[in-house]
Amino acid sequence: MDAAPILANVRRLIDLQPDEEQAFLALLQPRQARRKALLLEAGGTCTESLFVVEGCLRSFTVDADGAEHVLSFAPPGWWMADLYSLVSGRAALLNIQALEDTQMWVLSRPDQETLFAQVPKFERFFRILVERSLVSYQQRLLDQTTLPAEERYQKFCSYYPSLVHTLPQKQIASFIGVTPEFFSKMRSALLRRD
Amino acid sequence: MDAAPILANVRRLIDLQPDEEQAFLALLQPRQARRKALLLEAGGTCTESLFVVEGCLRSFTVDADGAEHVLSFAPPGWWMADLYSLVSGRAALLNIQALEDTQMWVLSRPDQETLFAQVPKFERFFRILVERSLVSYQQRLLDQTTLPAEERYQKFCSYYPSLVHTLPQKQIASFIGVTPEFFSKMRSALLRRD
DNA sequence: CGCGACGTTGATTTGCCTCAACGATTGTGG
DNA sequence: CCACAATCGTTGAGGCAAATCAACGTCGCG
Repeated sequence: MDAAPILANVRRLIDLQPDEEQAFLALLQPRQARRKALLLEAGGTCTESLFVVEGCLRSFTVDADGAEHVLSFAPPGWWMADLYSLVSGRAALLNIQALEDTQMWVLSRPDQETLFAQVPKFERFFRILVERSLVSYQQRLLDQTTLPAEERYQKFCSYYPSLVHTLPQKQIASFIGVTPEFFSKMRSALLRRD
Repeated sequence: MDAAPILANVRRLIDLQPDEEQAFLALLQPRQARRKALLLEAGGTCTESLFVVEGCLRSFTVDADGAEHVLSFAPPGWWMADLYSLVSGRAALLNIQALEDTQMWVLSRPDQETLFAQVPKFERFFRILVERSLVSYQQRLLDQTTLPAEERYQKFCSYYPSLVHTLPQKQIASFIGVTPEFFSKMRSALLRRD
């Protein structure tokens, strides 16, 4: 499988010497999942981080009524894991599922620790990665109480332009925090207005 | 000012040798702020991280209508910054304000970089700190769309037991994402029920 | 073909907001 | 030390954004 996307992803934040690059690649495992395959089930343990090369993943919870709530999407170039379970070793709160046939690189937690020991720069890489992710979740939390659904949808469109037309509307509705019915009405009202 | 709380905070995640401890402490500046003092204003630049020793801080945004929305509180033992501005150098989205007379340790961004160079372990420390923070924001985002206000309030009570009775209800209402009026009604309905 | 997932539309309900009025407490300047 | 303003919490009436429930059309697929 193609290692270029994940190397490009890492190089955006840290410089890599050829030997460091080799050490990194040696710890990665390729994986593919078919559409709808469940890669992590809530209640299980998350032991690895996934980097999407092609396809798309989603993470979501299932509430007491059995309803699903999407937390995040991972199109190509994005990382995904249940961070809570990954760092604590406790039962995962999230499910992770492939929305399309998906190709990934997998970095297991033990291999990640090995990587930190061999190439300490990666501590920095993941710190910055998590920092950026934190900033975006803070903003989403504020948006959730500050903005009406329509503006959250527009933000989604500008943030994930590639997903707007490829994902089922149901998934997008759940991501921005509304029901599929309301999402449909909101969208047709939007189209009618321009 | 007392360095014990911040050393204890760091030691929960990494081991420190005496010389590393000294290098760390040498980079910290003490600061105090009076109740209501603004430590960071949206639009300005956040250039430092704050560690609260005594008192309490809050971060919040002001929306187009002039309404405030609390993102987070920092009671003793917590860190606070506008991470977006801190890491990007761009205009801050958040305001940071003292809710009481507050004593803090301040670590400026340049000093933090110095610290990373002198004691690389601190990359690890802040990575773990940010990881934990990220996990809690992910959960809050899900809670915001999954749980009714009443359950979000109960979660708040168990998460910040020390703040429940010391903070103005207005601030707590804003944190969980409801108006003060609704919060008041919700709370009296809760009390009436047990 | 027939079934299941998806999207649409309408009628009704509800959780929470807005606006307004009113005590109680705090704090501040004269 | 008092008077007054400001802030805070409470309560009520009415309104709105979004949820719920239900019915229906469409598509892709076994």
